[in-house]
Amino acid sequence: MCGRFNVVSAPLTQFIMEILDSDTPVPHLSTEYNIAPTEQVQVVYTEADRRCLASMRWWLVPHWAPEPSTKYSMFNAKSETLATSRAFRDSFKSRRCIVPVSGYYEWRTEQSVKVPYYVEADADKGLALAGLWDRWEKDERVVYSCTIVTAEAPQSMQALHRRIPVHLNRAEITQWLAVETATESLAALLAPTLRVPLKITPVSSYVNNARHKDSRCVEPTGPSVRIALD
DNA sequence: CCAGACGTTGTT
DNA sequence: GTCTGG
DNA sequence: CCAGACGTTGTT
DNA sequence: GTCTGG
Repeated sequence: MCGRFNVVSAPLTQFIMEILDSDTPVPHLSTEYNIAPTEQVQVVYTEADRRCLASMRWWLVPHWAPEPSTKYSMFNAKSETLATSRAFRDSFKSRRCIVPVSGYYEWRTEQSVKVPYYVEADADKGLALAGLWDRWEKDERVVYSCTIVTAEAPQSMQALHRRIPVHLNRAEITQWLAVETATESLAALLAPTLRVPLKITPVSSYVNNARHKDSRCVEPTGPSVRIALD
């Protein structure tokens, strides 16, 4: 799954520029080493046929929710049920987005101890994670929020975790963000195939505490492993 | 009909 | 055990 | 995702 | 808002 990630300003800003329209102003991004669910995150979405960057709350609040709440686990969305889930299907049809990250963390239980790993792109400045967004409004309050789509891990990543966020390559970003793309044709993007080469590094359990926000979160504790395309 | 859910992962 | 906060 | 709280009354 | 369960 994906419950914690990272934004390192300079390289990620470059990555975001590459996936935004060329005439869109340079976004300002601050470096965040340990972003947790319910925090504000930067999201690329389509508005009036243009790719925009906006700040959204990482925990989807459906437009019909009586109040923003964390009663239900809404920071990830299972790819298998996006089309039928009452909470996600409207967003799946017309409000897909990209959550650009420098890398994300996964925990693996080893001898009953949870060990964090940092996952990043092996040949790029960032990762484009598939997401959904929604807009909630009541009285004077407006909340834009998002969730990250998860899928079964490809064979090459099963050793790390059974489920991972959906990584999109450049062509897939275009498909995912296009409002006119029929959801049926997105099945290939949600399949358990690795289409972005990755580098995985064990890191300090310092990252476990979501209050720890400095670079010690990505301090390696062992050698990296590279994972090639399927 | 009304009331209540609407979600994810992992684990024993 | 389960919910809230980050 | 993980960590940490989970409670009440009255007071400096 | 919309579906499921009773």
